[in-house]
Amino acid sequence: MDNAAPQSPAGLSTTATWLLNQSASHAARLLSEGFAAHDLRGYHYRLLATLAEDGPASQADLGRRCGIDRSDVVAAINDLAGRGLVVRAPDPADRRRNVISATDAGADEARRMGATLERVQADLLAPLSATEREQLTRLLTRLLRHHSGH
Amino acid sequence: MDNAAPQSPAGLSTTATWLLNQSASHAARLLSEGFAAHDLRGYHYRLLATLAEDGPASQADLGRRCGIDRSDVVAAINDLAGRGLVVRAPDPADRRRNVISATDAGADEARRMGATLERVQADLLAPLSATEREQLTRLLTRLLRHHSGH
DNA sequence: GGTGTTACGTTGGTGACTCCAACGTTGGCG
DNA sequence: CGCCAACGTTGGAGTCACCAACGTAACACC
Repeated sequence: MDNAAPQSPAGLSTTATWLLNQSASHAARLLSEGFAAHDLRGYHYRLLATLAEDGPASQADLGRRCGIDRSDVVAAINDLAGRGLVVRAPDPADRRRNVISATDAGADEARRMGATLERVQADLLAPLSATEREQLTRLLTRLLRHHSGH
Repeated sequence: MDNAAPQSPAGLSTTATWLLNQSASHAARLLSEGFAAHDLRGYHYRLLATLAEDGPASQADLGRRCGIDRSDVVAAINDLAGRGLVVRAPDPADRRRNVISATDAGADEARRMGATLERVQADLLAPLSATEREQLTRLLTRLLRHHSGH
């Protein structure tokens, strides 16, 4: 018959780490599905959005701002550049660096993906009231702030 | 100099999906480091804890309860069985099934890993008060409950 | 009582995300 | 000049999650 509730790992279901993991996993799945329509992934959006909002930056800087490893930035920027969403140019002031800039098409795509993100977000947070959403973001922000200032 | 704050993806830093992802990522990293001392991973703990708390079960049942794919359960149970933490026996009542049971050593390991989990959890939730922790788990539980009964 | 459907365990593979080690190049500093 | 740090790049690893397919076994239905 294969009944039984799908999710309920005994005593785990009350632990914050489990809940965080499951929630994030669910969010990531929704987001991944949403981004798939753009034929891009999470890394691409983070980079594109950062470029569109904060302007051109070096790859190392992008990695730092997006929380992506330098080596992973290379591949993602390769993808984006291959689609003309981004331009890679050597920095005349520092020949070690590449200056990455979003093209107009890149900025457009960033906007479209941003809209997708908001749709997913609304779906994800549907069961929570506005106050609760604010509560959640506040708690998580505190959590992260504490652990990044280690 | 390579200065600049490590984490702050522009407008992303206020989105729930980003915060969830980062928090969970951080939690997973802490947990992974903690479990590494046992030379086991998250899958192993989920299975072992479920077995220790709920008693023997078939692999498919375990997968369902732990949110792990059947095919991934196979490998994890192989690992656990190889260490004598778990026993795999054919179910006489249904020859399709294997009945998985935790050995005494397995139950011990589950307890030890549980202790590790609690340590990590305390570390993770350090910046939050007891009330806030309860708030967080409540919000996340609501979130998950809503999306699993979809 | 045969037939089709379903569940089971297993194998093998894919993809996203995160991280690490190493190399050659370039810039900055003492 | 010599040393060290940062840069981009390559290559690899590991965890988690998911999917497709197979053969076997149980079950439901006619």
